[in-house]
Amino acid sequence: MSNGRRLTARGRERRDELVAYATRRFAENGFHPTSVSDIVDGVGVGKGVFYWYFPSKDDLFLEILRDALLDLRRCQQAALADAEDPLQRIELGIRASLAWSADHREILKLVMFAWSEENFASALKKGRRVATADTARHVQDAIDEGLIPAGDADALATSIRGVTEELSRVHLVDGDRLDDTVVATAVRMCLGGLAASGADRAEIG
Amino acid sequence: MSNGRRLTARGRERRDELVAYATRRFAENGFHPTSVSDIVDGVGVGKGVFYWYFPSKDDLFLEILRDALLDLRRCQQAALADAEDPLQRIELGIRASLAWSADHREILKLVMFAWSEENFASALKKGRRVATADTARHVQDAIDEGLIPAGDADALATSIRGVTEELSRVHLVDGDRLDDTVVATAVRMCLGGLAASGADRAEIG
DNA sequence: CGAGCCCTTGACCACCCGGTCAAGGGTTTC
DNA sequence: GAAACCCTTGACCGGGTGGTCAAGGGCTCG
Repeated sequence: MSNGRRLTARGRERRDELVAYATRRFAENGFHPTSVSDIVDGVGVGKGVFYWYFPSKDDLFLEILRDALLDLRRCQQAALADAEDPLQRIELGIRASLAWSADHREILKLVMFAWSEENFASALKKGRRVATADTARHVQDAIDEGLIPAGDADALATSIRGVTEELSRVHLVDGDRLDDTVVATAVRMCLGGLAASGADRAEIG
Repeated sequence: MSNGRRLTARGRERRDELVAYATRRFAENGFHPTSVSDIVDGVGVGKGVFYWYFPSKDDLFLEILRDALLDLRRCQQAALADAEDPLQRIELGIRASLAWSADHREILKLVMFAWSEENFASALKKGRRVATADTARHVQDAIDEGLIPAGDADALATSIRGVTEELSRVHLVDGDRLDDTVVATAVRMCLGGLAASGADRAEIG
């Protein structure tokens, strides 16, 4: 149980070491194919060490997941703290998300996996609700200030996440760079989509 | 080995039954937590039946995945066959994707999982390259015809898929409906994003 | 110095997994 | 009718799984 236990400096180091190695292996190999024995062998310790720091393999995974979502959110909020214009905040949020993903590419795969099993997916859903609400607030602000046409702020926020995450996935999962073109495309799609009214497509048909 | 084997009508039925049941269980429970025994027990047959029709559990999963990607593509192409305007084709493709996802919600989870393990992910990547190319061609057409500003057609196509998939995920995985508002939002974001030039955000800052 | 706690070890456990296979029932075919 | 093939059964296998635990090392205090 990692809950109430007091850790020495050495203990904290060992724990971090396990988290880091497990994260890497989970991302490379998948969660289930990576056994607890793989992890402790990789770190070079006995199996009991794992269960000294974590109640179970599932709990470790949940911890990795929750910490990641938390850290991403912190980065986003820090990035847009100074901007006052809602659309500028959205753009800064997008850029922060992409930068964070580039620095934590392993996490992308873990998140994909987490969707596929209920006990992990529920943690994700909670995180997503929060993230969507964050963005949706700025979208609604932009609507209220007359900067963009009205619309479903939640669905718009979800779309924005869809763009940033899919671009991250495609360009980062295989080790590619996330170059400026891609970032510019993300911004173009999101801000352009927000700026459009649903009626625009009447022009097309 | 399902390869060269000749199946009677009864055989084909049994095989389909296994595929259908396995798909459902994989989506509900996850791939690894669903054992071959679970599947054959659920269908009410002996274990040997499974290995009569499929060489392995992994192969079954790959088959489900590939068939799904193929079917989705067929639906998309059928949907946009009549339209000539590139942007109209894109819109029809988006609507077809959303409709297909609504009719195959289990697949969404399987795809998420598939990303997390290399042997499955590689099948996905191949499918995605094709899907991206399909969309990117219409995007490029629209650029060439002067309907939208220039840009990275591949990244734009990827963004479109990001929007449609994320909206599908959020609104379908938990059994919600995919109502018209959401579809309209998807179309607004995608066509609006395409219509925007990257320079638009200069207005904002 | 010794008490007490943090940390580590690795053999061990019960369980279940994917996959095999010899045997036999049903259908089809000639 | 019988040969040939499709399909089904379920006991069985080797091996790996997540998790436990008694035992002990070593650091940190009083």
